[in-house]
Amino acid sequence: MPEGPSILILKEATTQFIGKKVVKAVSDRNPEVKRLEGKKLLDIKIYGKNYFLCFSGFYVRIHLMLFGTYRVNEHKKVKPRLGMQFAKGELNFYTCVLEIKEGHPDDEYDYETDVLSDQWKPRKAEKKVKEMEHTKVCDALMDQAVFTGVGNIIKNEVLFRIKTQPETLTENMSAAQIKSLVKEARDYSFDFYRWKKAFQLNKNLLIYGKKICPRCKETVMVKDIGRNKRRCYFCTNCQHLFVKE
DNA sequence: AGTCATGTTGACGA
DNA sequence: CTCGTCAACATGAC
Repeated sequence: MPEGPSILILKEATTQFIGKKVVKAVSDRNPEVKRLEGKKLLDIKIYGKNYFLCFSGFYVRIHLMLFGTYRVNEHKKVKPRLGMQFAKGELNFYTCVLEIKEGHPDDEYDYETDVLSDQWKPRKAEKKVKEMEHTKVCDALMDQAVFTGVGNIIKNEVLFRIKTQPETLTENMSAAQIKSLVKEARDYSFDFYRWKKAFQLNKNLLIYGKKICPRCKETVMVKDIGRNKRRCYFCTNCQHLFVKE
């Protein structure tokens, strides 16, 4: 379900509940959600793949991880991780990380690292990438402290767009290459968002999950690479492996 | 039916 | 103590 753009879509689907009072709250696991009952939902914020329900003095952090799902104004048969009833409508989250924290997300999260935020600071990301040592570019892109919201699909597509192989070390990339890496991380995330919203993401994928390179028709390389051994799809013909000479 | 996947954390051992 | 590795979580598409 979730890379940053999918969470933005989730946010848009749920802003209808902002300003509404939670009439009833249930959880299959965390009885603390009772605290929401009778409280007004003040705001909804997102940070990368994190989704926040803001109340007075505290907030709920939801992370869908790999298998998380949600339903707006409908529900599944199973008890939700967080289910909220409003006077009109309901909002349910399943198999997600649920955390209730004191304060406000703005005090804890720096939106300047969120590739989809209007506070995104590309210079900051460039600087962080340049400071990395012994880091493959595939790991750099997945670093949530640098490219908050980027996930495995975006990673693969961005690397295809900038014609760079995932195992390229960031220290072997020029300033111009790092600049385009940062630019595409954001630009592609917005493309992802538009396509996903129009249910056209799959047909717009160029390299992720592909067997043949759409550009040169060579066989796509599939390899589990990097610190987290995440799947990389790339074309050794169209994407360059930058190495120190 | 079995495999795999858009993700992250924490335990464990070297 | 730090680093790297791996299990754990848990659902649905193919």
